[in-house]
Amino acid sequence: MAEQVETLRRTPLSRDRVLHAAVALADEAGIESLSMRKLAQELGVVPMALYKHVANKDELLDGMIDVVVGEIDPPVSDADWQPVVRRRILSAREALLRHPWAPIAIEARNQATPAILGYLNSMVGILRERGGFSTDLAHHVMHAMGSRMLGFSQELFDDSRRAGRSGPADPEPPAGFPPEAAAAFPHLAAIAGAAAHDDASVVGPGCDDQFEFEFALDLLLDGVERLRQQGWTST
Amino acid sequence: MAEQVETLRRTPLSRDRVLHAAVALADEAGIESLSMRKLAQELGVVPMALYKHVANKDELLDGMIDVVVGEIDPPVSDADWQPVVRRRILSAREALLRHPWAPIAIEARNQATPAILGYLNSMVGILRERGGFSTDLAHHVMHAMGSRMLGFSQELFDDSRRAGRSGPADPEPPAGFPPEAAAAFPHLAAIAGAAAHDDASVVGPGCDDQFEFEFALDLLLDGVERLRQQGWTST
DNA sequence: ACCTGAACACCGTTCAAGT
DNA sequence: ACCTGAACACCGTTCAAGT
Repeated sequence: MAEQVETLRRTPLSRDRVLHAAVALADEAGIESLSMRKLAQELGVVPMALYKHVANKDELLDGMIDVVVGEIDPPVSDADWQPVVRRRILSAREALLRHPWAPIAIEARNQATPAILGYLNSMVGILRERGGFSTDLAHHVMHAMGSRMLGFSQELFDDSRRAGRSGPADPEPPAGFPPEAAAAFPHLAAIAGAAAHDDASVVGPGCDDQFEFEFALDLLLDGVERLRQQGWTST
Repeated sequence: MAEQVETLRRTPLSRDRVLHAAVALADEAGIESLSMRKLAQELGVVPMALYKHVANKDELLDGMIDVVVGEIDPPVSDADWQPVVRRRILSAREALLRHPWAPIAIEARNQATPAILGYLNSMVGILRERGGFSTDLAHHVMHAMGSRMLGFSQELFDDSRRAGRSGPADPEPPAGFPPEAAAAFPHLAAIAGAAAHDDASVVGPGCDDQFEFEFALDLLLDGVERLRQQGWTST
């Protein structure tokens, strides 16, 4: 009877429930504190129960990545390739911003999950069909865009990723560019000061991340469009 | 007496020796199998002895990163900013290729080490002094180049990082683009086939990484030069 | 004062014993 | 057949006991 209460109290485990609980845990506690044991505890389950739904921790991470990739909007329809690619990449960026652990997880996993392959495949399709790119140019463009295709902002240092959004990550104030560092790195101090925003550090919070992302994205997209128009080929 | 032999047999520990041993261990065994305990064993020392030279594992990683950054050549002298930046970034890339774990380590650390700040500072200096960039443009360019400034190839998937260069990483052949995946991802299969090289996968070994890196780098540098010439400003 | 063994609080995962 | 507790082989780091 107590058994029956138990089974009724929580919906039964499923791969989906495991994956989404893991994503939620990583979102709020940071990826470095996601462990099989803590995840199991979160789900009110014994650690080994997870292994019925994921083969191991790496497969759990793959599944989590696919959950995030699944949040990217499908391409909008438009005559030109450029706005389609642009908007989809910005949608990918939004998904990644919701899950700050995802970029390092994806890069560290270093394995194409089916969801990522599907996303990239669809992006190549847009280049080819909407933009008339040669396979040759499309290939190099995919390399050149790299992980930016997935919305990575590629910032070298980014506090947003350090811990959960709600967690007490930094007791210290964001700090900006400390005076003693300004003396040692005058050029960095200068461009930090040039930023339109107050406590901007070189790369990181304080700068308008969205502006910087779109600046870099458009620099690439415009360069690519120029190559496309002049019929660039590597051979 | 046996004591004396012991002390003579190995040079005494130092921060430098610890750091270089850690880099060597990560190079050949992969960063994921670098542990304080294994590193100590490698140095013929009890684990706790390491803590005399590094505060903890994070500080060890910072030190390792600085070793790698220290391998980047100083800037060459040239009239134009573009070849100076280009050559230095390619030198950074060479350093990172020698230490495949470094990119993820740097991104995961998410903390600017002094060596990295110094490198970035010097790159801004080149833009400002050799190229006459405004602080405003230099700032956005640093964001746009992002980790590519440090020679990251930013490939989404890259076998070279998976394990040590000499280690028995992949018993399986590199595989290229498997037939069943080709059916599911036709566009990826198409561009893989378009690559001038045999078993090219979308992104990864088989492609000419050096070509792809320089293609992307020049796309960015040319775009930046165009902005510079037209006196671009964000305000 | 310095060094270090044992211990602590964790991991991911195996495996055999329970139902 | 399924589930799961205990165990194994690891971690990074603290701490107290040794010299």
